[in-house]
Amino acid sequence: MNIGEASERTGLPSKTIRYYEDIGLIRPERGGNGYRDYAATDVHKLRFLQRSRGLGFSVEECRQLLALYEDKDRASIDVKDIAQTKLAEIDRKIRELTELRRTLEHLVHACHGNDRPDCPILEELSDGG
Amino acid sequence: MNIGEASERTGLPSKTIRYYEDIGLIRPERGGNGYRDYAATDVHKLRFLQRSRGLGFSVEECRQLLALYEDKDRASIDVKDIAQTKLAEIDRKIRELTELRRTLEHLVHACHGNDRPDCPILEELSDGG
DNA sequence: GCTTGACCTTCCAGTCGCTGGAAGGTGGAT
DNA sequence: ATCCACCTTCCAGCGACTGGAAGGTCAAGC
Repeated sequence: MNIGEASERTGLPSKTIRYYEDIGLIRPERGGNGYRDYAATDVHKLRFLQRSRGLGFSVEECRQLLALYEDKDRASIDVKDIAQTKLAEIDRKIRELTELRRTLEHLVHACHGNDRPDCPILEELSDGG
Repeated sequence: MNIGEASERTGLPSKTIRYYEDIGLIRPERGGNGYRDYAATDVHKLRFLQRSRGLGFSVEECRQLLALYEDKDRASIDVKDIAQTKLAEIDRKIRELTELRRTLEHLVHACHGNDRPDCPILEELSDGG
């Protein structure tokens, strides 16, 4: 499929998709006309990138994550190590988001209009994580 | 406290802290010597920024989130709307991270070495979210 | 009092990860 | 043949830092 369809299917702008190719994250085929031709696996990778970037992983970290299923024979211990590290990071992010959520909810429901600027939520907010 | 201590306490490089002042996210006092002087609330805000940036919120989004507890009389409906929107975003991020986690775990434990490149996890990965 | 060294200041340039726009080629419909 | 939406490359700019130069401040030690 052309880049436009890949863009629609992944939610990534065409510009970004070309950029990801520039920096070697994906390698779509080329048609006789020079157009990029995206396979289903490319779309999978792009969706993966779209998500993990949006969750605060750097491009280099995403490259490592992608390597986890690019590593065809999956022999390397490194790969497992990376995955383990990433799992821990993900768990931390989930915890942080959960706290952030709790804080926001507090701000909206409980802390309405009077107990600032020394609101206890500020403490809670900065102590957690 | 000086910027160095603020940096230590928040985990943000001094450079970044100065940058956040440049773009108006915080306004520390200045001592007679011209040094920035950070109060406890500044540190709270910086920690908040450190976390929310790491979780994939843009600086502008962080500015909105900060506004939630800067809004002294907390009267505005806008503020609640923003909070509601951010809560939904946070929930989405948590869901995505949870899926990402599941995928990675699968990759490590179940999918070891043989069923690629058409591994079912790729499907799972790109369908979710 | 003077020096040393760690800290602070501003300013300017560079990097990363896109993003917009120009200039031009391709492809299907009319 | 013309239209228009799509594709191509290339280059410039922006958001969010990050590094480095050039210089001021301050507490400690001689």
